[in-house]
This record gives sequence, structure tokens and C-alpha cells, in this order.
Amino acid sequence: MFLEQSGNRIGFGEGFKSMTINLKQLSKLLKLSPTTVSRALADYSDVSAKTRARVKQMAIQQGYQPNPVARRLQKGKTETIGIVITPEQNYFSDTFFIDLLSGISNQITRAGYELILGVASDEEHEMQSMRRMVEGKRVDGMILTLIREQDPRVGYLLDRDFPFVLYGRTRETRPYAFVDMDGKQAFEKACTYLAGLGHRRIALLNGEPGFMFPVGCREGYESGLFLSGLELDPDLIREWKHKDPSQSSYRWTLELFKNDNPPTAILFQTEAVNGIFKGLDELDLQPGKDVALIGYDDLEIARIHRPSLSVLRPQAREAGQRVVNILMEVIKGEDPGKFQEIHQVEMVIRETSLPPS
Amino acid sequence: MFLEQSGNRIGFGEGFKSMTINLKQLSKLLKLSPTTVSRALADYSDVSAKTRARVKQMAIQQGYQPNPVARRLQKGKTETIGIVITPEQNYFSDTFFIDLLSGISNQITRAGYELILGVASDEEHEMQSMRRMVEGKRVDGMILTLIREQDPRVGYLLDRDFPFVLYGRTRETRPYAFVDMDGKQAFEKACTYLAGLGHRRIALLNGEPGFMFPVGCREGYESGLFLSGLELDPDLIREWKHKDPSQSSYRWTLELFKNDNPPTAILFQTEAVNGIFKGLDELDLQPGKDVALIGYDDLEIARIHRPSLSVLRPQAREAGQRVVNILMEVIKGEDPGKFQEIHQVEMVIRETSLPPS
DNA sequence: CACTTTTCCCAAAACGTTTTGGAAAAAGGA
DNA sequence: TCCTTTTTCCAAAACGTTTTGGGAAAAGTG
Repeated sequence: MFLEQSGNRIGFGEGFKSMTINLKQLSKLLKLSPTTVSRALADYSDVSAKTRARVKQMAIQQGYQPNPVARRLQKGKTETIGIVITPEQNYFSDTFFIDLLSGISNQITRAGYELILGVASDEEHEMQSMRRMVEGKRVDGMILTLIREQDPRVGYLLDRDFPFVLYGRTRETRPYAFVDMDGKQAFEKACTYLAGLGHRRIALLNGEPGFMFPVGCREGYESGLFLSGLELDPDLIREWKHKDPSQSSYRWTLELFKNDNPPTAILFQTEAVNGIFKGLDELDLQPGKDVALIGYDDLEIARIHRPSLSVLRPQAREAGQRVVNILMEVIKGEDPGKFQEIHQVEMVIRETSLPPS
Repeated sequence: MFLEQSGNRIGFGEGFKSMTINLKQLSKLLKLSPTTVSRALADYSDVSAKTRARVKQMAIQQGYQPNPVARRLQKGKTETIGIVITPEQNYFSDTFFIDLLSGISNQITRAGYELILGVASDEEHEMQSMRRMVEGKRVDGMILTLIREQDPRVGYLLDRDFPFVLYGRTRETRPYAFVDMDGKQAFEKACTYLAGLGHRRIALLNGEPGFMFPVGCREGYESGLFLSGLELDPDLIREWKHKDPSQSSYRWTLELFKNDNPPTAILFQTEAVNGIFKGLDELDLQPGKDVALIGYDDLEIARIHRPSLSVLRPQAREAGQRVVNILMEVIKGEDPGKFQEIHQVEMVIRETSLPPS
């Protein structure tokens, strides 16, 4: 009785530290060896049910939690996953990335791991931050997002056989694990849907080249046109800049309607929607009424705006969870090539996808 | 020569692991004891300049980096800082939070520490995530953001004497460390500025109660009115909801102008700007021309919009760096009460802060 | 030269776990 | 009963550092 109290409640001037109990102290309390206590808590079969119960109860009562640092050293694992984000790339917008991160974080916690975060201002610092994690033995695996067509990070990690999973894809012949959204299928679906409504002039306001995602979007767009028996008109394709989505998409919107035969519908990434709305407003065109719109990503603005924006909605949270589950397998030694997932994207029809007027 | 190669380049089927060298191997290569090598690398004075140089050179050549997990165990520190974010609260918008996080992350890295991230969906999970970090001995200190008037996290950490720093303030009598923006001074400045331009009916579209920040905003607003000799009219004060800034601020904007004597200027947090723009649009009022606007936070939309939005601009990056520097001091054992910083906020005059028409 | 001080290095312990390789006690089988 | 198997526990080693507490050699001092 006295021991319990003195171990758990009374401070010794060290404040926080004194509130904590370690394996040796716990085993002394139980009159057992540290070995047995450790194994009891880990549900090994070579400790009797009775003592196991006794150990567990005492562990709870004393608030014992194994020191993760000591366990990591012994196990030779960091129990840590790394991710580096680059706010300059405007991908941090709204719900999308946060949903992904939320799925990642929760799944990592569930596995008893940590998520360590790097924030880098550009490609160089991004690489630097990752190298620190990898070469500094600070993580067991990496998660990569915002993948570029030529992405040095992937080659780097493949070269040293370090576990990683991409959210997205890149041009790389060696096998690697990824979870990607089927942007192609999504844009194809949106395109054929609009064509089905009677639209004949469908524009694509795409993300800029260099990143992998716009490639799929364009493929889907072209395929959608083809399936609907529509001609591809290069004048209806424009690319906005990542550094300034609103401004560049605003300019390209104005540009699109200088066309003799202007579009009656636009496909785009929702990131660029502010510029498009502004452009249409300036041209006295009503979104949804005069021009049909479907965006990729269900950002807050899409739901809030009146008329509300029809969107393609990737399940970012679920994808984040899959990324982590896959990474855990890869860390265990599974062949990364086995894990290549392409997730379907649902279309949410709201008010901006009417037939042409 | 042979040893170097075999230690550093040749794989043993373990791929990554074999590329790494530890202290014992390095000391063997140098024909020195691990003690001396460790102390040489740490610049202790009891190792001669010559061997120190030799050790360092070899360390670089071999790409030696001390295993952080082992060091943490020995030093009794996790070298890790924790932060929990709550995406549901719409505070993640745009540049503000990311700038803060960027400052935090970079400074933490500079100190050789890690930043571990928790993502929680609500208050309960937020607390749970923090307890896991603290009681699970996973971090040396916590950073808290989005502080509420009554914030259980602060009491929790104070109770167990665990190092932490707030970005923001709360109602708590015990001393604690914080870095906060001077919202009061900022809103006072904006208010007197508008009054100086001739505005007599200045509205405040404030964040909802419960959080600490809007309290200061309101104080500054009231003080600004007083300094300008203007009456406080409760009809000109409204509060939008965190969960839905755009929608609620839209409704309140319409409401404000039902007034017999409507405002000619509005102060608000930039988060709410979309709803305000939409409301004004619907009322056929031109932002900047018919109604002056000053927002708090320099989000992307503020710069992009035409007319561009005048704003109060907190230096989030710098604040993030200060938070980390202070936390490091608190971890070292300094008295947290010594570190209470209130940072000034600059005003950026753009196109929406003209005199009344 | 003899003594003290300084310089330079190291063996051993420690951090808190988990794993390894038994060993004693209990149970089962003949 | 005696031998084998199973059950239950534990001492010691290991993970890779840093710190402690010297100790030997070199340099300085009288």
C-alpha cells in the first residue's frame, strides 16, 4: 500500500518524472523478474494465466507504460513514419490534404507508431528533410505526396531499399508501392457525363505539367471526348500554375471565352475555382447556367457556393489509411510491387452540371 | 581500406541496414575507444585536437550518424516535440497555420529535435492524442494552438508540470509560457484607421465565443471605437461559426445591412471573407467602394481578390520560431512564467479600406 | 631529479526495454 | 516409482549511445 503510493503519487522535486514507473520497479512490486513482467504484458504463452492477469492489473493500477525509446532501441525499429510537406505547392488547400493526413495519422497511431512531420519550402529542402529522416535513422518508412513526373525522391529511396509508399504515381520502371486516385477515370466520367447532357464544347483547365496528377486528368478528358464522339480542340485546354491557382485560372478563363466557339462546360481541379468564378463573373456568365462546371476535389467552397459546385470526390481519408497499412507491410519486408492501388473517384452532381442552354 | 568498403558499401541481403555504421565499428576503424570517438564528435576538451580532427574526418567519410534512439535512451530525452491539430476547426485555412507550422518545424529541426503530429477530430480526441504523447513518454514538450477560453489541456499539463508553450492565451491564473498575437492592438489599429478615414458605422464580424482570440478582437474593436469617439452599437457586432465560416458570415452580412443605419465598414477574420463577399454581392454593394473591409490574416484570397483586401498580418512564421525557442528553454527547466510574449500585428493597406463614399 | 599538474585516453556503467537460452517445478506417462 | 514432457519462471545479454571515474603519459615546476 505504501509502496504504491510512494511510487505513483508523491513527487520528489522532479515533478513529472516521479509520476512514472518503469519495468524494474513494476517487477519489484510484483515480486517477479522484469522478464516475466515484460512477457506477461506481451501475452507470451510461457507465463501462466494467473500471473499474467496479476501483472496486467498492477500495470494498469500503476499506470505503467513501457518506455518507447527503450523498446525502439531493443527492437531496432523507430516505430516512426516520416512525411514531408511543401506548403509552397498549393496542395494544402482545404480539406483534401487534411483528410489524407487525418487518415494517415489515425492509422499510424493505431499501429502504435509516430508520425514525424517535415515542412520544406522547396524541392531541395524537401529532399534534405527526407535524407535527415532516412539517413539519420529517424524513421522506418516514408510517405510521399505531391508526386512529380520525374521525382528524385523515389529513385533515392529505391536505391537504398528504404520502405516507402507514394500517394500518387511517378514515371519509374522499378516496382514500388503506391495508392493513387484514378484521375483518368474520374475525368473521363465527368467528360462523358457532360457530353451526355448535350455539351459539345468542353474545356479542360488542368494543373501544370511536371506533376503526375494532371497527366491522368488529361488522359481521362481526351478519352471521355473520344468515347462521346467529340473532337479534341487544343484551344480548349489550358494549364494553370500551382504557385498561383486563382490568378492563372482567372486569366485562362477569360482566354477561353475569347474563342469564336467558346466552351459550354469546364473541367478543372477545384483549387482553381476562385479564378474561374471571377473570370465568369467578369464575362457576365452564370456558373452552372451559362457554363457547366465540374471540379476535382470536394473543397469547402464547392459546397458553400451558390450554385453549389458539382465535383469529383476522392476519398482522401480512406486513401491515407491504405497508405499506412501498405507501408506497414513493406516495412515488414513484403514486396512493394504487390501494393499498387488505384482508387475510384465518385462524382457528386450538384448545381453546376446542367445541360447547355 | 578493405574495412571501409566492407563496412560501408557491400550489402548483406539486409539492404539498407548494411549501409550504416555505428559507434563501435567507427571506433574500431580508428583504433580508438568508443568513449573517445563519442567525446571527439561532441567537441569535448579532453580529446586532442589532432585525434578530434581525425575522428571527425573518418566520421564524415563513413557517413556516421549517431543513432538517435540510443542517444535518447541514454540522455533520458525524447528530443521530440508534440503538436495536435484539429482540422474540424477551420483554422487550417491557407497560409496562416501553415506558416506557423513551418516556423515551428524548421526551428525544431535546427535544434536536432523531431516534431510529431497528431490529428484529432474533436476536443476529446485532441486530449487523448496529447495524453498518449505525454504519458507515453513520447515527447519532451507540447505546443498548443487554437486555444479556448477554458482549455482543459492547459490545466492538464500544468498539473503534471509538463513543459509546454501556447500559441495564444487562455484564462488560467497559474503562470505558463505563451506567444500570442496582439489581436486587441490589431483591431484597435484597424478600427481607428477606419474612423480616421471618416467611417462612423463600423461593424465587427467576429469569431465565435469559446475561443480566446475573438475576445481580444472585440476588446480592440471597442477600444478603437472609444478612442475615435464613436458609440458602440451592439447591432453592429455579429459572430460567425467556426464550423462553417462562409455560410454563417454570409448570413450575418445580409443581417447587418437590414439595419436602418447600416455599416460603412466591416472588421473580421479573413477566414470569413467568402461569406462577406457573397453577401455584399447579393446586396449589390461593392467591397472597398461601398463598404470598407479589413480582415485579420493575410490569406491568399486577400491578395488575389480584386479589389485586394486590406488586412492585419500576423507574422506566423516568426511566432512559430519563438514558440519553439521558448519551449526549449522551458524544457531545460526555465520558469515558464518568464516567457509570455505578445507580438505586434502589422496592417497592410490594400484596396478595400477607402473613406466612406 | 622528483614532484605536481595537465593532457589525453579508456573501461565500465547506465539508460529501459526485449530476446535468448536455459532451469526448476509441475504434470503426464510407463 | 522413474522418466519424459510441459509449464512457468528468470539471469544475462543485447540494442547504441553518453557519462562516470579514473589512469597513464606527457609536460611543467622546483
